[in-house]
Amino acid sequence: MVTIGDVARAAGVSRSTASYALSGKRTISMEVRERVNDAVRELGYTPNAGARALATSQTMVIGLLAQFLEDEFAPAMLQYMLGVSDTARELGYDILLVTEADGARALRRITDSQMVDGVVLLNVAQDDVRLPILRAAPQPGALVGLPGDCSGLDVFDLDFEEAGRIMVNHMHRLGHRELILVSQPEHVVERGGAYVWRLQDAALQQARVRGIRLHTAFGESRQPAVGRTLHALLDSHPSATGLLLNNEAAAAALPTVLHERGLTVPADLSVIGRYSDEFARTFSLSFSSIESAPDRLGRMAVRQLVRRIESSDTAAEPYVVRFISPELVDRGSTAAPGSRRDGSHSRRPQ
Amino acid sequence: MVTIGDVARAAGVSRSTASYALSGKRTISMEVRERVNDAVRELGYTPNAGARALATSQTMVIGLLAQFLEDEFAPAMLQYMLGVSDTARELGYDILLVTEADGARALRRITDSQMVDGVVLLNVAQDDVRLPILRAAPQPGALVGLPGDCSGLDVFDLDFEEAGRIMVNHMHRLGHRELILVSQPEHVVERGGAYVWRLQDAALQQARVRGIRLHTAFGESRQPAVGRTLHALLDSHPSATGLLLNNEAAAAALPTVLHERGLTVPADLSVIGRYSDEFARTFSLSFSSIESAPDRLGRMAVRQLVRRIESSDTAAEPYVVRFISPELVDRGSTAAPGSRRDGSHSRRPQ
DNA sequence: CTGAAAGCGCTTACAG
DNA sequence: CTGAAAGCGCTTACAG
Repeated sequence: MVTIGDVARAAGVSRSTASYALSGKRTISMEVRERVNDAVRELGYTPNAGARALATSQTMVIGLLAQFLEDEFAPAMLQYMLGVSDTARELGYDILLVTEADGARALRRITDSQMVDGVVLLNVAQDDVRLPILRAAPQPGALVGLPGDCSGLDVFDLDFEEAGRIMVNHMHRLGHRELILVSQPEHVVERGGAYVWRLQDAALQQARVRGIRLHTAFGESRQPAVGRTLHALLDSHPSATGLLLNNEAAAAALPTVLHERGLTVPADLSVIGRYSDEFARTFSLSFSSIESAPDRLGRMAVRQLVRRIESSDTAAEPYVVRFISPELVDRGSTAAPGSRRDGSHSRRPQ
Repeated sequence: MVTIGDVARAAGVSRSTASYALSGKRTISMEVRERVNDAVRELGYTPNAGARALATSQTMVIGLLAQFLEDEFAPAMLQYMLGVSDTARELGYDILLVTEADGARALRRITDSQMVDGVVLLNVAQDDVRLPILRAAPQPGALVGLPGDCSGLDVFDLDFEEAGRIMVNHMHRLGHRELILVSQPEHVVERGGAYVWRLQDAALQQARVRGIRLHTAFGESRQPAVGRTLHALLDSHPSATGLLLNNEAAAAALPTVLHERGLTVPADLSVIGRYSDEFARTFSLSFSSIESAPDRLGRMAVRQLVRRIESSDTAAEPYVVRFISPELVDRGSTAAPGSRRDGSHSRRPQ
């Protein structure tokens, strides 16, 4: 491999001059700079990342901790990852992707060994075991997802409470008075997925305010289980006229369930989901939904992280907790409650 | 940060002895080893990755080049990524994730700067611009996807030709004589997505052998376009009794299309897709499919890559091109052609 | 405006 | 069985 020594020799200057010519950190005569640049081009020189990291204590790499848990919907995670990855690259950073099941151990490994200048944590739980490790690390961290304790960290999340209220209000405005909310699997709640209860609690509260009956349930993350749950819920609450989904797998399974029951949206049932537009297009979901804006969240997290990495007086700036305001994307899946939920169209096998 | 010098001082030995005690690369007295290990534990020592990389010329990092192109189905990529990531970690490697649009430039950057010990390329095209760069790089590379020229690289892919034959043969055995094959968008072909024509050509060939009429078409990668294409194809070929899908987006869109047409699978139409079981469960697809085995392919690529990274005489072992034999996962979506394709069930809105 | 030298934190021949 | 020293390829005060 060609080193900066080779470049210096070819340009007839010292290694320090070659280095300065490339970094621009001190004034270099035009002529020398030209010679150095020529040498770089001819020899095909690229600085060795390890050596540079050792000398500067900067790796220009950001750690991305993603978790792919059995009971969550993997593709939703991808959107956040791409938001983080693309933004990092724009800002000059590469991404070290960590998908280990034991996120705490992995986090310790990459921070202790100084492989990264900072870390983005996805899918943060209420009482996330990775947080104490992140706080103790010398590198800054940014979270996507709201934990119970935000101290010492920058946090970004969708305003799930507002999302719950918007769902209920929208349905109320159309005249619905009985709704079903399908959340993520109960395991997600047990693991501390705060966004589940943040949306649900706010929706229940708002339903009370509006005088709406709101039935809540946890849905599975896979077929055929989640499909059966949807059937059971529709069976149990025949007078419900609207369905709210805070569960991507349920949204993906719903078209088939509707088909099996012979139901049409929104004539027979109004539906609002909570997922990204990208997700809707990819999975052919034509339900209106609260935009979860994973790309924006990933982008915001990286921007703030890089700001903190590059700010001289670390931890001088106050930490931020920032919520994205949810927006309802109308895909025409809601309407005034119809009169067609009489079961006559039902073609569900036994 | 605590360095090996701190450990050595605490243990009362030289830095080299501390290093050897940790690496086990020469015999160390029990007593000294104990003292060193105690010091490591007390001080919380972890080697600095950059320094180690500089000294050993090994980063213990593998580059993963994924492409998320507008006209391809992003979630399918995720499965390959996880197969690669999990296997790499098992073998002691971390993953540098590269998602840049300009894959060639990115590849050059991470190999030239020696950020990685080797590279896995996903979504390899017939005449992939990244390959010349990879061949010129000092690090070895493994491909998932078959290019036109495999020289100097280890290549892994599904046997798409056999997949095409299996689809046709399976339908033929059930009595089908007219089929439709929906491939990826034409853009994918133009970009050199060889798997598209490998499957299609083999299917056409086999259809000829079996005396089957096979209509082929390219499908879009998004709704609502791909749904419209499916409708149009079913309209144009009313006597076709089976549908073959080499297009994940089409598979995801099909349940809604079937619903709109009032068709039941397999009574009205037999369907075989080509995607992973993981994909089927995640997206609630109950069509039989050729397992695309992304996790296995990712795993094989990393295993071979690591073998090559760690083999002393690089390029001494011959390069391999290995195909996974496709297997049909029966989810009950095929049957003998029925008599219900008479249009009487059609409920498609004009 | 430029050069010689020290140092980042490791590993590993070279000596003993 | 252990230590002193060189070296990996950079960057950056320190001198001039």
